[in-house]
Amino acid sequence: MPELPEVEAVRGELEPVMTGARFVEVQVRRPDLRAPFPRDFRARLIGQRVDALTRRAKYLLAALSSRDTLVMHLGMSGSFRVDVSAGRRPADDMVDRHDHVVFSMSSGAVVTFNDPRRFGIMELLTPDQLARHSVLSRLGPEPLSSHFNAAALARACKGKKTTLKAALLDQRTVAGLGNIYASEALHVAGLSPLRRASTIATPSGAPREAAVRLAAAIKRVLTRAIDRAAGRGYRSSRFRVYERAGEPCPRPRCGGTIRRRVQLGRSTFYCPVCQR
DNA sequence: ATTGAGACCTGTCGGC
DNA sequence: TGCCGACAGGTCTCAA
Repeated sequence: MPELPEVEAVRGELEPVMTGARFVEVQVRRPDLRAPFPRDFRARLIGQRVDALTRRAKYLLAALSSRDTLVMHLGMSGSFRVDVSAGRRPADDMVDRHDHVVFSMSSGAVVTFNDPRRFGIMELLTPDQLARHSVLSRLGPEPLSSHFNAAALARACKGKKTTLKAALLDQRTVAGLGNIYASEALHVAGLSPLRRASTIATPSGAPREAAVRLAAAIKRVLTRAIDRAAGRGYRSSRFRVYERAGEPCPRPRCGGTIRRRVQLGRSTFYCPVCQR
């Protein structure tokens, strides 16, 4: 389910019931998500207040009054459910077999993490662990921040022998793009996903025109997706090229046909006519 | 250091 | 109906 826009929508739903509230009860129903839970997970959460709920790339970060940070990732199939009138404990018939973690907050809300494939992650980090985190500390810029622009993108792609698609999926290049929005952004920018990443930069790492277009396309695609994801369900809207193999290219007067091919074991959708 | 392949796990969908 | 393979919005590890 979740790339940056969807994770941002989840943040928006959790924020009002979690920020300022304390963990009253924490139930770990299955401790074997992608990374094992720390032994003292429950003890370190109960009684703590959530000072802020933020997002970094596809991670949700709950800053706690203890100075620890609760890090949450939805993986491929993770989601949160918020029950405001559920009382202290959810009724048995409200529990799904993939409900792995249940937070009862002092706001009265019960927040349940559900994840069929269990690719999701929950970890509790000290300030030191957070600062040195092998993934979090190496993430690229937030695509919608001023730190991300054509210059930053070109610098990150300089010398890269991989394809543009692979470079965009690499969270060190830019943080938060996934398989759908990488394809979408490349189509908006008119750039082939098969093109060498290094070709959008000069040898010294300065942005070429393609980098300018790609950076702008990424911002545009994500901004629009956030606006839509905030409203209704994630999958409600369809996309320009994603899952549209065989359909005509949506670019006016292009006339191409959208193609699907596999890169890095994942589907890429693109128009071979207007994406060069 | 970079890169691609395979692994992780469960569910769904289409074809036979 | 049942079985089987392909595929799914993400990382992580490993070997070249």
